[in-house]
Amino acid sequence: MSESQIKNRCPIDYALEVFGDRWTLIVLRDLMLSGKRHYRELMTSKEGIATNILASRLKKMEADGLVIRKHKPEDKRQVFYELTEKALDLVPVLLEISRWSVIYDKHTAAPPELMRRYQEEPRQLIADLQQAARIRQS
Amino acid sequence: MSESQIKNRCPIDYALEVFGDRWTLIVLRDLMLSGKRHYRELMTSKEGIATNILASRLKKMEADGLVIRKHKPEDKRQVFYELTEKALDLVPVLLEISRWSVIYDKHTAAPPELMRRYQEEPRQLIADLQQAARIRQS
DNA sequence: CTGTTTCGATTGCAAAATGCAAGTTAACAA
DNA sequence: TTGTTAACTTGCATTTTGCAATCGAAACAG
Repeated sequence: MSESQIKNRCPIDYALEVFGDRWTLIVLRDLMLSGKRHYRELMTSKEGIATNILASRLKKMEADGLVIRKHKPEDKRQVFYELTEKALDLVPVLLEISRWSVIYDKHTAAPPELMRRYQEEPRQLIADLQQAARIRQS
Repeated sequence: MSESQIKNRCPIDYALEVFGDRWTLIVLRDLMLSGKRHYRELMTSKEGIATNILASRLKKMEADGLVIRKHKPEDKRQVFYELTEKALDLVPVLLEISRWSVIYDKHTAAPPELMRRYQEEPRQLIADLQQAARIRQS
């Protein structure tokens, strides 16, 4: 009885709980579009995330099913974060947000070729970016 | 010299500064998709925004060019918030986020007809939602 | 006019989240 | 064994949030 639930949550609200903070989308961007996989790489983003915040976000992202934390077999100190399909399916969200920012902020820019492709063949671009991310981590 | 700037900001970073918090997207959702226009209406959202937070967010949204604050001529106490084109152009972002949430959270639901139309004719749906919002506030 | 209500907030304060610097632990490298 | 690296954790000051109460102006009721 208490296990069954009706679907009554707003989609925007759920998304905000998962990535509606200052840092989660930055980390996802770096993992998905910049090819970063290690903690130390994620630390170097231009925005300057604090180390404790990065750690807490990675934990939450793992709990939310966005990343899987794995050890490198050849060096057990090293950890890498693998993206789930749930995370990879946020590529369209990142691209749509980017399209908007590039239009409305004069100080913002993205790789022109990326934006051109997004306009001309969005589905193919999305698939390519997702596939590139999948290959990187296998 | 100090006035000219190169375009070197990441699009995700700009977007996060504008709506990367717990409440701005909720307010935008209510203004764009639920047809709310008044402070008292925005107070009634299911998520329960605090009155001081709503006030501060509306101020920031005005500063960021998302809304325009106007008085009702026939009742000068009343204020309504008009969406700018910059805000209306976030409709695709809201829809893309909703698509994602509905897929990955079992407790989340959106009007099925909306999601069906988003899949079958996304551009037309976006245009319709934006036009509906424009008409409402004129 | 003169209370009373409505609307859109603001204020004060406790609690939570964030940011910064320093410290910790295990694994590998020499 | 000694030092170094990677991935965090801890302590603490600052900032942001959330909650309840209050406010001022405009409208409304008698």
